Amino acid sequence: MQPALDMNRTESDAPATERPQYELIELLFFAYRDFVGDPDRILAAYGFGRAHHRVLHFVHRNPGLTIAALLDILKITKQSLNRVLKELLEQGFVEQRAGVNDRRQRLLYPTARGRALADDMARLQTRRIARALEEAGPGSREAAARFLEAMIEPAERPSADRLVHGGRDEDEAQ
Amino acid sequence: MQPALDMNRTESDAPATERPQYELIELLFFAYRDFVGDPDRILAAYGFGRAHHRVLHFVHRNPGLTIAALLDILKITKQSLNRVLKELLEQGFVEQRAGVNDRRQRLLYPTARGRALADDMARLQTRRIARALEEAGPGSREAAARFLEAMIEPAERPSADRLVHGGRDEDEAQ
DNA sequence: CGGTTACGTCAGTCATGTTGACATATTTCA
DNA sequence: TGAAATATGTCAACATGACTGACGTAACCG
Repeated sequence: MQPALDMNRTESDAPATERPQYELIELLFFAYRDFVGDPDRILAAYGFGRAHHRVLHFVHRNPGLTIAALLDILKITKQSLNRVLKELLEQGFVEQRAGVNDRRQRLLYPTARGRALADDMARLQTRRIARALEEAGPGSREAAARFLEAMIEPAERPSADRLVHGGRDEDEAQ
Repeated sequence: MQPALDMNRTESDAPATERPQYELIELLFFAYRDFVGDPDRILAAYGFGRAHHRVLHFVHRNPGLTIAALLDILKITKQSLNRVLKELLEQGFVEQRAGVNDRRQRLLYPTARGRALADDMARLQTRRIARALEEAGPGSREAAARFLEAMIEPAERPSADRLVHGGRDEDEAQ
């Protein structure tokens, strides 16, 4: 059903079968905008930003995470991480303990306060997701997960999967 | 169909119906990170950033857009918009024409150069999406669209829908 | 003991967002 | 017609969260 295909493209060789996916491109933009907008309101009350949220989230989900592992997840520089991490430490949302095998490592753990804040934000985002899944009908959870998983850069999937599916309490709450 | 639920809790006693959706929360984070990472490489060559991409994208998809409409889509201030828009105008990626009915308005149109750049970036993102849909199997496009649509803040859906589904060439390329 | 590793930190820069105030052209309405 | 409202542009100051580059310190490892 595709006639003449596009000429002057610079990127290798897109066949005409790849009509622009404007719908999904834009839906991703709007959905993500509102998805991250939820926690912003809570964060503002603490003088925190999205960077703090991301750090706290992954520390919460992976207690004992090292600095190096966190840098690899967030794909930012240690200087960037350090600024927000320092604030989370000073204000008692995260704490460090020396590594057991390797005492150079600073293992990161959420405090009770940190867990409470992380839970609050996860709850907000969970509400939005739960409403969306209900609205999108049965099977939408698995379908959405399959699609999003496949959107991740293949080289990054092993480490992403380890985090996403290898977290604690995979099938029991607390 | 919900049994008695949440009264006044702020934390730590979510009903079992709302177990944290960590999987989708994290998949959204990783998928979006890589999704917006694609155009970054192209943009860097022009000295542009993601802000330029967003402006160019929506102007490309909605030629004749006004400043006010663009501000409403992006949800940023006119000062923020102006900085990147000025660069896109100066470097000939976008052009302005006075409104026909209302000559105060500056209608925004992509130039040939602007269309080429927007197409390049859309093509990259389309590739990632197309691969993901293939991998996620039949029906995944519709399922993903339903889910993402439902993730958008309800109050924003009318305007988002108008953009997403009301754009030009809804079923013919060029 | 010397080299490497894990992490911290100082200093400067850039991109992108914000608020507030004010200017200019045009339209609308009493 | 003249005053108010609207659409846009712009100046200035500031916050956040990225970046690079350089250097310091403690701990591990061979």
